[in-house]
Amino acid sequence: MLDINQLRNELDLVVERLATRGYTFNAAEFAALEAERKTLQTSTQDLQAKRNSVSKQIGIAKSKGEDVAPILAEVENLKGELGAAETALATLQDKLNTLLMGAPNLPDASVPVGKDEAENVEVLRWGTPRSFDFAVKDHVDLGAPLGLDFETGTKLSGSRFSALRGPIARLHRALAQFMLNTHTNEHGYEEVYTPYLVNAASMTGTGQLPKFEEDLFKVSRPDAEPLYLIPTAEVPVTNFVRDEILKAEQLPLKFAAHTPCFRSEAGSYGRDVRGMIRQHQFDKVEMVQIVHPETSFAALEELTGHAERILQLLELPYRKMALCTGDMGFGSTKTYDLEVWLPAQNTYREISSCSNMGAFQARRMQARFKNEAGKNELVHTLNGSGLAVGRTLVAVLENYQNVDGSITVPTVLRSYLGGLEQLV
RNA sequence: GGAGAGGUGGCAGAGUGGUCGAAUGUACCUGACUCGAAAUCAGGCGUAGGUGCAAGCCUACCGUGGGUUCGAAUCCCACCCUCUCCGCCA
Repeated sequence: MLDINQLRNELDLVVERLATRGYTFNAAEFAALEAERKTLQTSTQDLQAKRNSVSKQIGIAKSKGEDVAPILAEVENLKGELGAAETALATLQDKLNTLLMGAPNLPDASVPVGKDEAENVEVLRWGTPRSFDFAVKDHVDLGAPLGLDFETGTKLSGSRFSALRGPIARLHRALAQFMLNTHTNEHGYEEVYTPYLVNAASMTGTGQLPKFEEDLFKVSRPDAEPLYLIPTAEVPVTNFVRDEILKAEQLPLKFAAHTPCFRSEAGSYGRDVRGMIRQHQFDKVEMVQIVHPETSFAALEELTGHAERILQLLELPYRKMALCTGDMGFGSTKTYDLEVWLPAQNTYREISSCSNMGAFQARRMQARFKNEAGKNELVHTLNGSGLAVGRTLVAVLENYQNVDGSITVPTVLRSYLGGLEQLV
């Protein structure tokens, strides 16, 4: 959520910067609602003050045994008038809130301006794509004999689901464990385990609701509020600090979690239909940082580096992209995507996305800390994949394939697989 | 699934229709006393919003949302959550 004070004071600037993301903020509506709010709020509060003082008088009069009928007659109209004012004000504030909740975050000044992914800026390339002296297979063909089973996934659940068996299942588990171990042992993250179903308040806190409900799997319950399957561990982990006031010395908080992620993929019909690039369910190791506002951009560099480290240790070639204003996610001030080399697609594909959300989520969540002046101040939140496990599995299969269809196990994973050097 | 209890300030805990934004204790901050500390004493100490140059004034907030009333922490309804006992269960 944007800072309403900034909207009041620097409306033109906000509008201009949101426009670089391709978002048209309805400034005229906002200004009109704000003006109306001001007068309506003042008049409502005047009426409330009047009611309070008259009611107080009635109480005093009654306690003295005086007749209160004249005073009651005096306030006869007040009740209806006040009720109408309060209703009107609530309606107005709902509208303002809707406007605010629907607006994306302001991009940082360092973010390249552009309208879509074509204008993202490559920051660096790491590693050299291997040259093959045989015809490369894609992960679907490579995985099939090793236990990558789309037919069963489809039978059990439908399209965009897969089942893993034997060596592939084991490699998948090894990848997740390797990532989580690296972040907790070497990068200073606290391992967390979280619910995979969360309430609407949590989804609203991180920004999935109210605007992106169609992207989520919703679980309705007859006698309780609905729950939502998490689309990323960012949701439960970031919400750890919802409605909390942290001590300054607790910051930064660094959490890492391995969870499944569930996405409806509404609107992506026909995209990546083959293979496990785009699934309704996939595993991901996620990093989340809760930091002091002054350090959030440094933290973004650090966190992105942690994700890069996984790719480097796995010796997978990748490139780092600075997303342009038009391609960034809803709540982000700045995002780096890491794209891994996929030989079969002869291209780089997203495997991690690392974002500094600034105060955007913290404001929705009311996640604060006591600052140096003793004031409650919003924290900044960051998150990044470190990494998407399913896509890493794809990358390992394709990059480490041999002419006979076997897969060489990356060195760092061997200890997780009982020393195994090849998947056959 | 059945039965019951309960959600009040950082924490504990009073308050069951009227000068209650809320007693009291505790924690915390400031000052006094002290060589210093402890103890003691005095004062301060919630959040959000409106308005004002400012001092200040005003409004809202006692789990959440509705309702009754001139007036609600207090009464009514719904929901959320926590705890206890029984049953079932990985």
